[in-house]
Amino acid sequence: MSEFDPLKLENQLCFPLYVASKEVIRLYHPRLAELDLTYTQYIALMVLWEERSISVKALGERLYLDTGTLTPLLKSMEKKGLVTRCRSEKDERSVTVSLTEEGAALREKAEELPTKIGACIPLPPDEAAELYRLLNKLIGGMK
Amino acid sequence: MSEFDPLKLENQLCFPLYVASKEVIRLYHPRLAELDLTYTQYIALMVLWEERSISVKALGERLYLDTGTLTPLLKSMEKKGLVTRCRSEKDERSVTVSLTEEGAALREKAEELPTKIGACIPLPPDEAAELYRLLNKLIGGMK
DNA sequence: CGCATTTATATTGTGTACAATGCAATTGTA
DNA sequence: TACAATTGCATTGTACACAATATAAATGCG
Repeated sequence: MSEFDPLKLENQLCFPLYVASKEVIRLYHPRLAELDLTYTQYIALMVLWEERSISVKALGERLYLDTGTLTPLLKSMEKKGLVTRCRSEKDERSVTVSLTEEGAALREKAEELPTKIGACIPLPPDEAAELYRLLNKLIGGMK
Repeated sequence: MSEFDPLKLENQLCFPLYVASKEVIRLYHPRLAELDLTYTQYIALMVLWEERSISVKALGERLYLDTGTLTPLLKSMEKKGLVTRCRSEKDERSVTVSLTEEGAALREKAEELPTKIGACIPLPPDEAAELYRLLNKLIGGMK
């Protein structure tokens, strides 16, 4: 009776991936809004909190985003005083993005965020870890 | 030495979810372009291939998309001749989206797509199934 | 050195995404 | 039946996301 139909929404991996990603990001939205941040700005800041300073190219590789997304994003973050952008002296083609005091200070306010989000994720630690492992295997293998 | 830092990109579930979703959708892109479809149009069509006809509201619930996304999407699909949109007679507020002949015919061309994409997913069937299960548990539990 | 190629970023155009708002149709209720 | 509240869709505004293209700087090579 019920033959497997690969064209059903429910039978494709892409759709739950797409929905889960959007829904989890939606969880972040209200809390990030309190910090006047968007999700994309938040993940860019996470890299900068680690690196302090990074080229646009390296940031794009880290975040899987291209310059069409990053350039306006970083300009708006610069306007808010979170980062500075300046041409590298060594290579004039390259732009280095650096964290400002204000951008660095935001880290403390964001500190509690992962815990609060984690509490909304309806998966026990072992399943969350397994999900994490599978996603990274997926990402790593597609390149 | 290496204390667990919840604010590292690598330590948050949201990021691999976000990346995996985008990367998998990127796989679809060239093949969907051959059919003159975007990814969002494709998932809308998948619902319509099943239902033939559905209200905007129900479609939005099925796809986790709101009217701000669906209205322009459906209008452009209407312009391409894939669907029709008309006010319900029972409830004038409601708009019913229906598949045209042309929209229905596209199904055959899309038939091979899931298989081709599946071949690019670097997960064995059991792990893909487990990923699928975890994603749906995540989605179902967040509501 | 001279110049084709590559590299890093910026710009433009198209297509989502969704919050907020508006509005007309419908429903619930006194 | 009035009429307040709700519902379903459309519109507006903001922010991605990325392909395609442009441009200037750097590199490689005969």
